[in-house]
Amino acid sequence: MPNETTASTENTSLTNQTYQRIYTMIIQGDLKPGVKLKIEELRKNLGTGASPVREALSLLTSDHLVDRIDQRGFRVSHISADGFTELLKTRCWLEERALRESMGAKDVHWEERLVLAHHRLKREHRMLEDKKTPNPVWESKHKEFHMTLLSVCGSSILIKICDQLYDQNIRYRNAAKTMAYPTRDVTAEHDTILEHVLNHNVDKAVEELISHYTKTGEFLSMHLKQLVFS
Amino acid sequence: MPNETTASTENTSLTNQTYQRIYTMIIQGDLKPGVKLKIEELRKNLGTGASPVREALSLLTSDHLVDRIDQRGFRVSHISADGFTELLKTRCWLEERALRESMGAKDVHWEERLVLAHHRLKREHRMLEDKKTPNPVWESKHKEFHMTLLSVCGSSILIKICDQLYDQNIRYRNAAKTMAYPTRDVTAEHDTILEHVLNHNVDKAVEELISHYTKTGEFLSMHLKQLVFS
DNA sequence: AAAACTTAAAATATCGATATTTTTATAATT
DNA sequence: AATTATAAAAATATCGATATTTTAAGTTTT
Repeated sequence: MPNETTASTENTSLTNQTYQRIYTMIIQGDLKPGVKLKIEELRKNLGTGASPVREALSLLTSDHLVDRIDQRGFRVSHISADGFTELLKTRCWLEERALRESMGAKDVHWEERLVLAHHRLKREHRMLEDKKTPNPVWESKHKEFHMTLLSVCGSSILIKICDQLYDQNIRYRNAAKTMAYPTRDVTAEHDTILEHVLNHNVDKAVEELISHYTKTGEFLSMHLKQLVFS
Repeated sequence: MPNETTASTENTSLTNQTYQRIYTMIIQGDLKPGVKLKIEELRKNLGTGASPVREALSLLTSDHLVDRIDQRGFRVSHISADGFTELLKTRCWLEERALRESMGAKDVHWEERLVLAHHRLKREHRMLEDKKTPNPVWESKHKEFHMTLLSVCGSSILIKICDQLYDQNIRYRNAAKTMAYPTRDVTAEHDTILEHVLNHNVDKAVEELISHYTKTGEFLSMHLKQLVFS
């Protein structure tokens, strides 16, 4: 989570806890897109006062997960097939640049971190034992790997943006309720990306990264278009 | 302002009014970087309760103008020479992409809007009669022109990001207290950019845009490095 | 003298109650 | 039947008071 301050839910302000809980609820799709976020309701469900709830919602605005309409309250921000296309496109643009810059920096320590992140990702299984629910640990290692790719681009601003957009993407994945990319061999794609990066083959690396995203994207897009958006 | 909802300060919630007022105060440098934003103090100065103030500050977090530290309140986010360099670099990366995409769209109506925006900018003087204070109308037309350049890039996400980064840049300009770019002929630079765009000369247009930003940037950087940051 | 407690003051975070505004439902008018 | 007006209900926004946490200052201990 972009605004993360502490690891667990201990010892932080109610506002923070509330922020985290609503954040997860939205990302995981427990709170459906477009749904009205009534203060009174949330307040009761989460067992706090109105102030922490309002403030948490205001903060969630930064992550583009919540829309605030003046004097008309908050709602879970909408998603749409078009919105997804735009998100994907934008991510490709930005991550391409970030990757190019990262690779331009040619940092040995970075390469090692990358190998490590890749190794850790590879060790995890995408799905849990039941073969139905996605493995949250894999999710986090996957993000870690991709963010490491961008980590030495030289702009913390850009990194933060990519982080946010990544999370928005997860939201779409969960919304499509499809256990993302079942057929393709995602692992092989990660291998290839890493290989190109370690070989300092910038164009190839970028090409592979983009194609990695685009493939998943097209697959998701298909599923999304079949859904009714509110 | 990215979060702008209504034109003037009428008829909007106190939270909104408070948001706008603090926004301007930070951008204009009335509230210095790093300064602690004490709720009680602001509350008194702005003549409202604590809730609107807190909520406004939470919202300002999105714009990266305010930092929130859990249980330790809010402060005006820091600026630094390095921060500026990073901001400038990031803006160049993102605006380059946006401009390329915009030009790729080859939209006649867009070209007309561009000509208009350019004309309106040209009509304004950069400084007020006193030749000392920057003309706010020029500022707004300048932003308008630059944002129009990016407006048909096909990603409202990217546009919004550039908008935010633009405003952060203004903050630096005001902080440097220097009547930005005094010697150079900025007007000519705008002319050249427009010309290249209308001629569908993508690379030249991008080159000129980047150089336009970089020149201003280097100038500002010099002034910034002489300032003491808190 | 530096580090570790202790305590008072300051500031943040939160609550519960109230004022405002928007929404919804119903009735009146063209 | 569609628009406009009206009133009640619901929800948002805001306030003032209070609980909690952090900061600062002074005091003791090593």
